[in-house]
Amino acid sequence: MNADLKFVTFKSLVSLSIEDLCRELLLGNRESIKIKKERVAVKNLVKIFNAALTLSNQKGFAAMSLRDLSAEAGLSMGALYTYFKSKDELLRMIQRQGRMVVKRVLKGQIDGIHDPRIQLRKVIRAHLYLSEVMQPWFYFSYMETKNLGEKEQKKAIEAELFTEKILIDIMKKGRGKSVFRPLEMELTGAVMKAMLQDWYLKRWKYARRRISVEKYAGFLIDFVESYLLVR
Amino acid sequence: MNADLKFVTFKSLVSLSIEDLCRELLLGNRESIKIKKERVAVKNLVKIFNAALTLSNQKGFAAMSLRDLSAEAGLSMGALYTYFKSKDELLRMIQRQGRMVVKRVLKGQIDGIHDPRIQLRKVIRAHLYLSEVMQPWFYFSYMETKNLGEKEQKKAIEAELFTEKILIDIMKKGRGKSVFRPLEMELTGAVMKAMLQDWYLKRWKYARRRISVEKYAGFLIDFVESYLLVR
DNA sequence: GTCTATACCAGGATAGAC
DNA sequence: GTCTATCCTGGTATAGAC
Repeated sequence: MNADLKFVTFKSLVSLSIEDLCRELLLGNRESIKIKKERVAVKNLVKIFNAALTLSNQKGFAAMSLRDLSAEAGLSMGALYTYFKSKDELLRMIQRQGRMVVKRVLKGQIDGIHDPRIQLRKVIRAHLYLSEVMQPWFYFSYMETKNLGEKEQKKAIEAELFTEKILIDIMKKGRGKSVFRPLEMELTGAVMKAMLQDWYLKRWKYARRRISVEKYAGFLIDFVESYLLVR
Repeated sequence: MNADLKFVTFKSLVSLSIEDLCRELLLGNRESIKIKKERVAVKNLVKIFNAALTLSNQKGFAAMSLRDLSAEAGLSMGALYTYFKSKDELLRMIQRQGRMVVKRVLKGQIDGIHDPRIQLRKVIRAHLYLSEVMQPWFYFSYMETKNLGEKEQKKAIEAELFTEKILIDIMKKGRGKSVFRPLEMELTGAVMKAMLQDWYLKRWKYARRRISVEKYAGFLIDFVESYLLVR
């Protein structure tokens, strides 16, 4: 069996600098972003993105004024409005872009693996490592879902269920091969998701206790395997 | 061993109607609430309380205007301000009052029980049932913590750690009696808390899947015991 | 105790100069 | 492309009539 994937390895493999992310965002929103030069646009989008996540995660998106944002990002109010046409649109942009990346990375991690036990471990590690790299986005996404419109809220719910479905499919396969015990797959998937989310929702707690992602990942795998595996 | 505590039984035992809760709140805030007649005050506090939780849980406390609140509660703006002296104070009142109730009930549930395995089951059930009865408050409390001032935020964190401490103490005792395996108690406490919280944070999910509190409680107990118990 | 009317300001959004 | 100046809505909060 392979050695466990290290966090640093994962990080270098997926290469999702916030700059890449913003370039992608720019290409996907060419209509609503008025800036022509890619270099300029990406540079400022990075600033806006980071500032928005920082401020929102401190006091909530609704409580963040665009004047705050303009100060934190180092751009004038006027400049901000060349990158999005309303505060709500900014929210949607951030949410959408992140969801795409997450979906892509998670899928990529389990493709081509067939042993359900290894798959499960891979997914847990991938989810945790990814949420470590993109912690501000994950936290933001979780907390600000209810500020989205109805349509976008549905997308967010789908994204949550998508991760759960990956977990459940693995369990089904493992059940078929008799690697896993007969079990409540829906409930198991749900609580696994909850524990994965806790990593980015309660950062203060794990930081205070000096628990690393790798440690948490190892623990979580033990924890769920002690329930899942045939004894 | 006793039969498992039923949700309806729990509900009738703890008797925490929203009215009781508001009366308690009134007595604890006699300075800032200007209304003299208890009956009137309690009646209106209930309306304000419910309206605030409903609206906040839909779109966030910051996004809820006091005009919205006044409409939903059926009181004028002026009337509202006889019950609290700023929007922030309303937030603090709601948070504080709930925390007191939660602490009291959880403590009451494990007093006088000595078998750690039974204690653990009791606490899990009590936490889930309590968060079922007071779901709007629990959700609100979780989501709006970051809108509190520094001092109140600390209190909220203490409250989270208080629940965890109960869990960890039970594990320690169980470890001493060799009922439980040697294990990572801090991490185990943390993820148990996460799974307990998921019940009120993802209500839509469990409602959609028609999973009752009792079912969830039973599952959770199995799940954690399969990790904790000596085989 | 409760309401209406109003003060006052902060917020989102834009026009037009540079 | 970016900034400053400004518009105007809608927010919190209160004064004073009933």
